[in-house]
Order: sequence, then C-alpha cells, then structure tokens
Amino acid sequence: MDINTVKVACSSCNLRELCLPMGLNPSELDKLDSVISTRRRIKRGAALFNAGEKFTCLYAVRSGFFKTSITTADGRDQVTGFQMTGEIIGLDGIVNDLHSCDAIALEDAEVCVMPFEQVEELSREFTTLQHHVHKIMSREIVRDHSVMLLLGSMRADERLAAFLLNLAQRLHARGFSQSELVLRMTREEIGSYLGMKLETVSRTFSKFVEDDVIEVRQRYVHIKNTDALRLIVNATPGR
Amino acid sequence: MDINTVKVACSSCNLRELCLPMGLNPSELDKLDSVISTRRRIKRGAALFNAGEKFTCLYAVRSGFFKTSITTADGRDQVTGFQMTGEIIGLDGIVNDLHSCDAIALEDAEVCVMPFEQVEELSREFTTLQHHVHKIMSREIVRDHSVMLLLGSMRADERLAAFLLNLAQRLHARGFSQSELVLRMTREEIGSYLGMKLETVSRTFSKFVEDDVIEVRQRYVHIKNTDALRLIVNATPGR
DNA sequence: CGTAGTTTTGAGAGGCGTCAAGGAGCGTGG
DNA sequence: CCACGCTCCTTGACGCCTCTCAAAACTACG
Repeated sequence: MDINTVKVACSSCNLRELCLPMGLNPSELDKLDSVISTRRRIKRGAALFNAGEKFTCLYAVRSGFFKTSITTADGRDQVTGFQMTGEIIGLDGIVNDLHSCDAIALEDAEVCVMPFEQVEELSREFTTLQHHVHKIMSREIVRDHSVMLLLGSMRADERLAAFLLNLAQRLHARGFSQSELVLRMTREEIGSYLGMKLETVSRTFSKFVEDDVIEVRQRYVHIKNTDALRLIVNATPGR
Repeated sequence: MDINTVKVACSSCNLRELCLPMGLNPSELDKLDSVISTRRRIKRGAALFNAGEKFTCLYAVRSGFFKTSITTADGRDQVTGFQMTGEIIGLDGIVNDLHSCDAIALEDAEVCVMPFEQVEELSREFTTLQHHVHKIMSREIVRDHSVMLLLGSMRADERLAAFLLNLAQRLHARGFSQSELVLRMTREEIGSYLGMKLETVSRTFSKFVEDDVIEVRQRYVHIKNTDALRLIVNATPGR
C-alpha cells in the first residue's frame, strides 16, 4: 500500500448519509467496510484516473473537488461533470472495463476506493446496496439528460444561472451556505462544461454583477438574488 | 392482460444477441423468460410512458423506433435519445421510481416488458445478468457524455454529420445498409436532439446534398461519402 | 518581485436563430 | 380517383448572440 492510501471505515464516516452507504443497516455497513478498505489522496491538478486506463474501482469523493472530462482525437474537450463530497466517480468505466474520461482533482482531495467487483458481489447479497447502486447510476443518467437540455436549449446567461443554482444547491445539501460559494474551477472549465467560451463566461458573470444578481471576487461568488437567477433560467425566450 | 400484450420468450428471440439476454447461457435464459413475460404494442405517436408516471419496468425495443424527451415547466423541450431494436428504455426512472422523460413511438412498435424488481432479483442470482445490467447503464452514461461533447463543442454541420454516422452505424449493426437509411423522426426532432432549430437542420441537409456528401428524398437518406462526413465531424475549427 | 496563469474587456465577424412564405407529401373523405 | 387540408420541409432575409482575436490587468506562486 503506497503512502497515499489509508485504511478507513464507512461505518465511522460522517458522510455515510450522503454517500454509497446511504440507507444500509449496521450489519450491512460492517460488510461494506470490508470492501471499501482504502482511501487515496490526490493532489490538486493530478488525475484520479485517465481515459483508457483499466477500470477496476469506483471512487467516492471524501473531500475535495473533481472534474471529469473527455477529449477527442482531434483535440476537442468537454467537461462532463464536477464532483464534490459524497459523489461517485467512475461509472463510465463499467461498460468497457476502461475509463472513458479523465478525472482530475481541482483541489487536494481524498477518495474512498471501492473495487467494483466487490461492490457487485456485495450487492448480490444486500438488496439495499443493489438498489442504491442502480439508483446512483440512474441519477447520473438523469443528470446528464438535464445537462443535455441546458446545452441544447439555453442561452449563455441561462446556462450560467442554472449552473450557479445547481452548485449552490449541492453545496447547501452539504451544510454550506446557500448563497456564498467558492468556485474550484476556472472560467475555461466552466465554459467547457456549459458549452461556451471562457470570455463568454466572464462576460456573463460581469453582466450578473452589473444587474446586482451576484457579487464576484475571483473564484468567490455571492448570490445576492436567488430568485432573479431562477427567473433567468426560466426566461422562456429559449433558443 | 389487455389486447396489446402478448406472451413471449427471450430464448426464442432473434434479438437475444443484441438485447438484454446477451451472453446468458441456456439455463439463465430460461429463468429470464419467466421474468420477461409480455410484450406490448405501441402505435406510432403513442407514449410507452410519460414523465411523472410510476416506474416499474424497463423496456427492450423489439421492433419500431422511439424517442425519449424531457420537458421543463417553462415549455422547453429536449429529445434525449432515439432508441431502436434491442435498446433499453426506462433507466431514467430507477432513481426516483418515477419516469423522468416521455418515451414516444415514432413508428408502430413493440417492446418487451421487464418488471425491474424481477430483473433485480434475477441479477442477484446470475452474475452475468448483473454485469449486463450495469454495463447497459454505464453505456447510457457514456453515450450521454458524447452527446454533451457534441452539444457543447460542435457546430451545426459537425453535429448533423456525427448524428448521421451514428444512426448508420447502429442500423448497420442490425443488418441494415451502412449507407442508406430512412429517418423515423422529423427535422424538428433531430434539431431538438442536436440543439439546433429545424430550419438549421434542413439547411445543413441541403448543404450536404450540395457538396455531394449525401442524397436526400424526404426521410430517405443515402450517404454517398462516409469519409467526407467523418472529415466534417473532425473539422477542428471547433467552437 | 518577476513570471505564468487566469480573468476582464473591447472590437469585429459570422453562424445560427427568428420570422415569413411557399412547396411537397400524405392521409382522409367525398 | 381526385380534391382538400394538414403536417412537414425548404428557402430567403435579417438580426443578434456568441465566437474570435487581441490587449491589458490582476492574482498566485516561486
């Protein structure tokens, strides 16, 4: 075991209500502990895995912040998601036993390593866990569909507003402020995720500031008017 | 059992190498037959299910062609996928026990009904089936990511070229021509899927015809130059 | 304190949306 | 069998949103 991995236990993890163990009873938790035996630390900027690597494990974000992105042969790049505490990374690797995207830590991070074979084994034993694995994958599918909606039918300001609301909501669910957040990603990464150029992201931020909807100092964002953001998202003009 | 449902067996289905039973041995197939007991016919234009309905079953397309789409409160609409023979519909419903999209038949169709609880039960018994269910969900996630790439970073002609190549490739895998296809969806539905207006879809078709890359008569499309389409997709100018 | 990376802002161009009109194909009914 | 209406598709003109290119300011970090 290398120096960056450590022993841990789900049963004593304060994230268990947010993470894979959600809803498991104590005896199931014990079993899960035997599977999810290690954590791994990832430095800011380093990869948890890269596209093309063999898939063996899912990862639960214990702390820190990740992006996943795909790159095509001709150099196109698309951020497919940002993952925070309690979220699961690596589901894309199951289908071909190869990771199909890169997972990069946007700040120093720690993940719980879950060998997928053992997760499968255990979920044959515990209906609860089986359900949960299915739900996690289904949730990812539904999330992706809503991103497709965003990319396919929204204009720049609507996209960014939706993005900010989504981030704030997820952070709030983790005990942080509803209205204040620190972006872990660059304007370019936001742009890649939202299908717009970094200049457009920046301009749209400026416009929101001008309209007194948010306050921005670098990566720090204060949402001054959540309802205004919601109105922007639902501004039917569409596209 | 209503008149539109009929008894069937996976073991005698000529799609079993394309569909859920892929890779199962004869005895496992028998078991699966006991689960997937019925088919259901859907008339062109009718819904297999609608968003908000209770989720209980997955569906395998036996024949025909479907679209899935989500609609927001403010009337935005996004086609999230087109499904053909052997493909699975309904995975989005697992997470909340509610369907999150509409599934509409674009031509008279027939699906195999698979009560999800029984699929789960059986996949606790058969590792093969469990693997397969996981792979199907993972495949959907990977597919969605590539659509995000398309929507986020491609221009209109690149999107349509990628779309045509993808359709042709899937049809080819089902024994149809690589170069000739009949679209089952309208220009508007293509546009919704690809994040562009129907007029732009139509114009882009016309441009491809002008460039002698394809031939179009209504819904019929003949791909005259596959390599040219590939070049269009990979035209780095990007966006 | 210098350098690299990130962000902001401006000016100009072009791709795609919008609005509008006309045409083609198909099902229905007389 | 033909006429009619509906839906779907095509094409044109115009304008706007977002991209592109460019330069400067700011921050972080060594």
